[in-house]
Order: sequence, then C-alpha cells, then structure tokens
Amino acid sequence: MEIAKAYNPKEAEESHYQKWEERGYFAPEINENADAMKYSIVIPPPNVTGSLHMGHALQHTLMDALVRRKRMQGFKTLWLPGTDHASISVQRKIVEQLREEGKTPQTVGREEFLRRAWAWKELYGNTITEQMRREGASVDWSRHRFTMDESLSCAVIEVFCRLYEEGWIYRGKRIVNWCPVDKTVISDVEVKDETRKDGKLVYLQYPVKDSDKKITVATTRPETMLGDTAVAVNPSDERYKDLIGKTILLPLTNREIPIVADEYVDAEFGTGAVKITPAHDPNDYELGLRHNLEQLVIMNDDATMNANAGADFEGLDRFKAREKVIEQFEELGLLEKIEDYEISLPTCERCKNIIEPLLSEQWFCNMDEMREMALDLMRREGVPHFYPQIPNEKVYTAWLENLKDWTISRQLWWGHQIPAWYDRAGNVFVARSFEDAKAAAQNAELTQDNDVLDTWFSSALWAFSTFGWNGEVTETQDLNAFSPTDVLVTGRDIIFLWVSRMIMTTQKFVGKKAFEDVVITGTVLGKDGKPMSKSRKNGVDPLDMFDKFGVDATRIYLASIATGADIRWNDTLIETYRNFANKIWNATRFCLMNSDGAQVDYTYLNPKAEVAEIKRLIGDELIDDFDEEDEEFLDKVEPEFAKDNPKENLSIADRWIISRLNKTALDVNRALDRYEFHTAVSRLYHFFWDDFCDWYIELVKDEITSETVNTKRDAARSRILTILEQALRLLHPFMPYLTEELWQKLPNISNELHNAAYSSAEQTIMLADFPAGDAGLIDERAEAEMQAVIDVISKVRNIRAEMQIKPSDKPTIHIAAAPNAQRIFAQNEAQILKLARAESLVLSEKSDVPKASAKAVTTLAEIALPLEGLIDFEKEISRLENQLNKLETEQQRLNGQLSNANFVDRAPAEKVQEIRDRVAEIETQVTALRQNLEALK
RNA sequence: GCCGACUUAGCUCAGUGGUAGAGCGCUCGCUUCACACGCGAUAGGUCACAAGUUCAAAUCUUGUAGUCGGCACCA
Repeated sequence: MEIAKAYNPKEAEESHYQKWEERGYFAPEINENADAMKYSIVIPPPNVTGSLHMGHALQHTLMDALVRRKRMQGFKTLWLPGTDHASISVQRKIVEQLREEGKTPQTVGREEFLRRAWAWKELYGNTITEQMRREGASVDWSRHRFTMDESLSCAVIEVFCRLYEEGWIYRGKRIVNWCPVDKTVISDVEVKDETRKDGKLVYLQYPVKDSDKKITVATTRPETMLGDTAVAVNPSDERYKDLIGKTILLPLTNREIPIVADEYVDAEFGTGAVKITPAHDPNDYELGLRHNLEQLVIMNDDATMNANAGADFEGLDRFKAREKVIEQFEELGLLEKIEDYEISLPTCERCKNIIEPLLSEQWFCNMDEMREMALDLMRREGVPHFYPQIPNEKVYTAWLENLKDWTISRQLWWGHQIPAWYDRAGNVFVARSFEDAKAAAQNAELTQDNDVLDTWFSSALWAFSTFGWNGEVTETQDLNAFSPTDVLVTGRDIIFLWVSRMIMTTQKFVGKKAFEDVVITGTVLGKDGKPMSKSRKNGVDPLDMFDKFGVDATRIYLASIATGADIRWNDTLIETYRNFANKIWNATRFCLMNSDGAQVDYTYLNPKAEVAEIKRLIGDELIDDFDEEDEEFLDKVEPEFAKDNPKENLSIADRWIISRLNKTALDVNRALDRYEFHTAVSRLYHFFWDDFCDWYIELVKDEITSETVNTKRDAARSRILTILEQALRLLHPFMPYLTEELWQKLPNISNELHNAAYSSAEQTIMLADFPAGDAGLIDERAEAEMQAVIDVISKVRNIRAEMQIKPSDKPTIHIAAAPNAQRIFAQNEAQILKLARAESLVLSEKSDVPKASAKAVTTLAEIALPLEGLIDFEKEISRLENQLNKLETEQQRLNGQLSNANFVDRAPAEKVQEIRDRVAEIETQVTALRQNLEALK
C-alpha cells in the first residue's frame, strides 16, 4: 500500500465529514439498540451573524469529544446544533446597509427592514454552520434550530404570556441602561464596567436663593446638572441643617430646585451635598420618588441634549455639553475646582460605548420565583454540577441570590416582537395572538408594542424549545428522549446571561433540570496574555490554525488545556500536536508497510485466552496442578505451548503493551467521565508516543520486518496492527479525521468492530466500540520485567553517549544479575542488542569484567561495557560519581526518615515498608558503584 | 469595599499530603531501512515570601506581596 511520508491533514479533512453526515452517523437514529441509554448536549447557539472564534473551537472540541466517545460506547447520542438571532448585531448590519443607500429604518419601515434582515440571515447565517463542519463537529444537522424558527418563537410568546399572567412580567418606568449608539436599552448583565484613571470630578457651586451662600456639589457628569431637580444633604449634617427646605437657583437654567434632606447622602463623602438628577441616575431616581421630585429627561435617544436642557444646549452631544457646562460655570465664577478622579464607566458590552442611565418605560421580568427554583435545585440536589466547581458554583449562586429584575424589552425590530397591544387609551392587552388581544379589547383598535424581546429571552428557553416545546405542544418524543441534557459546555462570560436563565426557565416551564453538569471553559488568550479582541489585534483565527496545523492538531491542542483554565495562545504548543498527528500517521504507515499476511484480530491480544488454551492443551493429568497465578509453572509450559501456537505466543513486550494500553483506556475513560480532557490527552499522547512508538515498535521491529514468511512473523504483525487499531479508537474523539483516515486503511476492518448498537452501519471508526479498558489485562509482572529491560537499554545508551561511542561500534554487554532477572534479559536478548546497538550479551551472577569497562547499575542489574582503548577513565569516574551522588542523596533522605521514630510509628506501615524496600535497592546499587569506583582509582 | 483565583524549569503550563513533571527551547551525538513534524543522551527548579498544622507540605491553615477575575460602590 502506498502511503504518503507525512500526514497531510487537508486530504483527510476533505472526504470524511460528508460521508459521516450523509450516512446519518450524527443522528441518534443510527443507534439500533432500543434499550440504549441516551446522551444529549445542546450547543450554546452561536450568533447567526458570527464566525467561528477560538472560544467556539475550544467548546466544540470538548463537546465533540464527549459526544463521540458516548456514541462509540453505544449511547443514543444527540448533539443538537443551532444559532441565535442576535437582535442587536443583525440590526446593526441592516442599519449599516440602509445607511449606505442613504436610508434609515424609519424611512423604509418595519416590514422592509425585516425582509432585509431575513435575506441577510439567509445569505450569511450559514457561515458558522459551515465552519462547524470543518471542525468535524458531529452535530445532528437534521435537528438544527434557530431561535426565530416558528416553533421556538411560539415558545417565546407562550412563556412571555404565562409570566405576564402570573404577574412576573410587567411594564414600568425605571432608570435603565441606555446604549445611545445601538439606541436600545440593555440589561444589567450586558453592561461592563470599565475603570478609567483619567476621570474628572467637577465641583460646582449652586447659589442658594435669598442668601449669599452657595452649596458645592461634585459630579463626574456635569452635563446632568441641566436635569437636576434638587440638591440633597444628610439631615444630621450640621453644615447644611439650616439650608434644608430652602431653594437653589440652578445656574444655566431658569429653574429653582429644593434642598432636601435624605439619609442616602453620606456626609463624609465629597462635599456632603449631592445634586439630584432623577431621570438620569438610579440612586437619584429612588431619592426623587421619596421626595416627590420632578423627573426631567434632558437627553434624546442618541445622547444629545433635548429641549429640556435649554436652548443653549439642545442638540449638543453629551460630551460637548459637558465641556460647555464647565465653561459656563467658569465664566459665572461658580466652578470651584476640577480633580482627577478614578471612575468606572458603564459601557455597552457589545459596542463598547458609554451607557447612559436613562428614565424609560420598559418591560421587566421579576425573577423571584424562578430564582428560588434554581437555588432550590442547587441546595437540594447540587445541580448543576459545575466543572471546575470552584469558583463557578459560588459565582452562580451568589449572582442568583442578588438577582434584580431583568429588562427584557429592546428598541429593535429584529427579534420576537412583544405580544402586547395597546388601545387608544393606552390600555395594554398581552395575548398569544392579535386575535386574542382584539377579543380581550372588545375589538378596540389596537397597535402592537414596537419593541422586541432580548435575544437572551429566547436563548433562555433553548434547553427545551429546541426539543419541540412551544407552549401548545408540551410533550414531544425528543423532549422525553433527550431532556434533561447531560452536560452544557460553555464559557464563564455567559453563566449569568444564559446558563442561569436556562436553568430557571426549564425548571419552571418543563419542571426538569436543564442539564446535570456544566463545564465552564477558560478563555483562550492572545499571545500577549489578554483576551483576544479585534481592537487589540491579538486574535487567532481557528480557521487559519486548521489550515496551518490541521483540524485534528488544533482540536487535541485545545483539549489539552486544563479544564477551566485560561490559556495563552502559543503556536509552539499546537506544533507539538501537529507533530503528534504526523507521528500517528507514520507509526501507522510503518505497520501498514509490514502488514502482508496480517490483520486486525483481537484473538491475538488476549492473554486470558492463552491461559485457557494452555489449560486445554496440558490436559487432564496436569490440570489439578495448574494455577494461573503460578508464574513458574507458566514459564515452564508457555514455551512448549507456543511452539505450536504462534498466534497465542505473547512476549513480555506484548504483555507489556497490552497492559499499558488497557491502563491508558481505563485512565482515558475515567478522565473523560470527570471532564478532565487534558488528563485524557496527556495519557494518550504518552501512550502512543512513548510506549507504542518509542518502545513497542522498536522492540518488535525486527520480527515484523523479517522477510522470512511464517506464522510467527504474521502473528506479530497482526498484534501490532490490533494494538494500533485500539489506539486509534481511543484517539478518535479528539482527532476524528486522522483516525478515520488511517482506520479505513487497516486490513480486515469491518463493521464487526462496531459497538453492538451499530451493527448494520457501514464501517467507520466513529461507530467502533470505544475501548473501556480491562483491568484484568493489566499485567504488573510484565510491566516490571519490561521496565528492567528498558532500564538496561537506557543505561547502555547513556554510556554510549557519554563515552562518545560511534554508532557503528558494537560492544559486548555484561550483565550481572540474579537468576530470575537473567531469565528476563535472556528472553529479550535480541531486543536489548538491537536497541542498545551491541554485539552480544553475557549474563552472569557476579560481575567479572576487565578494568577498562564502563559501568552502570539498575534496580535488577549491574551493567558493564568493556571498552578497551575507548574508555576515558576520568570521564568514567565522574560519570559514576554523578550516579553515586544522586543515589546517596536519596539514601540519606530516606534513612533520615527511617531514623525518625515518629515517622516509623505514625506513618502507614505500607509507606514505611516502601521506603525500607527502596533503601535496600539503593544500598545494593551504591555498593556496586563504590566497588566500581574503587577499581578505577 | 466584599468575594474568589492564580504565582512551579528560560517560555507556556500539568501536578490536592509521601522520590518535583510535560511540551517547546538550550547542550551533546545521530542522513539507524515509519517519521528531521524524527531518533538517542544530558543539563536546568529553596514549587512567590513568612509563620503554622502534620511523622511528612508544591499540595492543608493563616498572613504578606504581586497578577487577574467577579460583585458592590462610584456625588
């Protein structure tokens, strides 16, 4: 078989996804087992305006790994994809489009605006879904949902109406967060405080009427003084006591405003006197209500001043107005001072512009009932389980406990229009349809509320609206089959915006938990350690990474990040995994180049079958003496048995790699069960590279590449192929393309390797059974023996490197060891000679070699390489001293512990014994090294 | 102001009580018939600092410093 020398990701990425999708592997219906357990995840719906960024790539990688493993394990698996309609983003695009044509939303009207929005969504809305195909995301496209789909929209209407009818949703006039650029209100969670060191605190003097006194107030927003309707002081503040009840002549305006007393004012802070602007500040608003103050709105929706600000200011932008107010105060001699002041500015999370607190009539949702449901779920069942639990669970519950009403209306057109109608008198009729509203209004003439709902209002229903719940239909097959979902994988930034709200609404409307577990990923930071952003230009486009390193390398790199930890983007790390992909490719290439006469066949890998076969062969007369645990006995019968059964003849190396493989499989499964993706990746990386490539392939290489055709060689070829096949399956959830590409090339692959739930599907690694790992195949004896062999080879290599022995020089290796250790080395003589590049192996119980030898010790062996003429005695002495030093340091430390009576008395006996054993080992080695050194000196 | 996280090799990061780890980089040697995106061998760390608990602390407790995050406040 011709196979390229290096892995070319593009080739593999082109062909497989389409097949997987067309053949329905992503849909839960592929599962043929009627009793299969379900496994479901809903995707955090990306913005329909968006394109894939690193955060998506990370989250999708983790979700896909979870889903692919569960699918391979035979679960009826659904990963449901979708997009949300992103009110503000789309609105902004269409406004921009209109502006280029010299039009505005108002001139074209709502209908035309929405027509354009839908057209835009049709044209560009698939960008991200196409990119997800590139990622290899195994989502069920047949269940793709969009938040403005008809059924999901019905769900929104139903939920709004129910909450209204129950009194949770109401309309009212409040101070809200107004974004003057997007010209809409946004909710508290969409406001981001930005600390600015260059703020100014401006001290303004207000003259008191019928007095020559002035009151000084301080403000960071001087322009709002145009909307002041009072000055407040603390009632017990001696400085101002006599002024309470008097009147201020508000400069720059013709207005007179009262001086009021209120406990809210902190006499210690600033001047102790506060200007009150009820229509432009939440605290002032509350205070204004208490004192019955006028609420004077002085700004337009674009944050320019309106007529209430006075003719001098009308039309001016808020910041221009600020300058002008300061100038005029200065001219009037009423500007006391300006101080530098660190302030935190509320900014719009999306457009970064400064939010203006503004008095406005909006729809709100009181969350008290739903909040209690969510808190209750956490208190009683600990659901959802956050991964990592710290600090996410605490952040989540603390936020819920302090939850305020949610501003749900938006002054936008793209989205779910609020199902509220008004008659001419301004009476409101909330209803599921215009007809219902009209009936309720007794056929009065009605106009619908202009606003739409917050996009997050519909996203909040995602955990059940996606399964068909729409208010009218409240039970569907999918809802029963897949809800609650098993896990939600998302970013820290939307715990409040989305996760918590989804938990609350699902609890209230379906009476279920939305999901059991929540995995909170960290943030992928730019190379500068800051969050990636367009303005910083530190972003890394996942698609560029796919092109440069391949999808699989990018995926497994992302999965290698510790769960929940932030990671600084680093090209050299992704290169590691590109190299890893190439390593897998080449290991497979090697196996395939030597695969004549071989096939993937699990009967080659089962030492248990071997034992059973031995039992059968040795017959009845010996069966009574047979003991599986009796290693001596096995040693005796194995060679006999193997003579006739090359298929069942497992070497120590075979037993070792089988043991390592099964440990790996167990570890990978355990790690993924705990969402420790990085642990799983690390185990796979080191198993494949270190155990399989560096050792196993090298150990069996001679046998496999032998040109002598015989059953023994073919058995060895089959074994390595079978190990490889198992490794590919373990890697598949992280590296879907590479593993499918290679798996399909293996000989004797068929759907018989599938999990039982997929026996009719065409052969694909996607549906192969995921290795669970078999603790019974862990062979500690083989691992210890193999380790002894590896130690010897490593020590010899070390001597060779230090003594600068040419690769072509092949010394003789002398090993002094106990008889049973000698047996191990004898059994692996060929491998030791090859990997240590030696001519011959001499085994003995006692060391007896020429003085001109380089030496080393391992746990089980004393090694000597006679190097007549090659040895540099000085170098050898320092080499041995180096070894000795290390051992003696350890010896000292351990002896220190053992001589501590407290340790021996109080530490677990097991631990003490462990250390005693280790000391004994060290002593043997130290003695040998000392003797060697003596001999040299 | 409150709460929390982090500080480990030159760099980026794993590691929740018992011999300090990985990848990259550095040094040395290899065109060894899968792979130079490779192979082999080294070097490199008072685990931020201080005190405490413990037979034993990178790991638990407290404090200090620095970095970052969330919330509150923001006249």
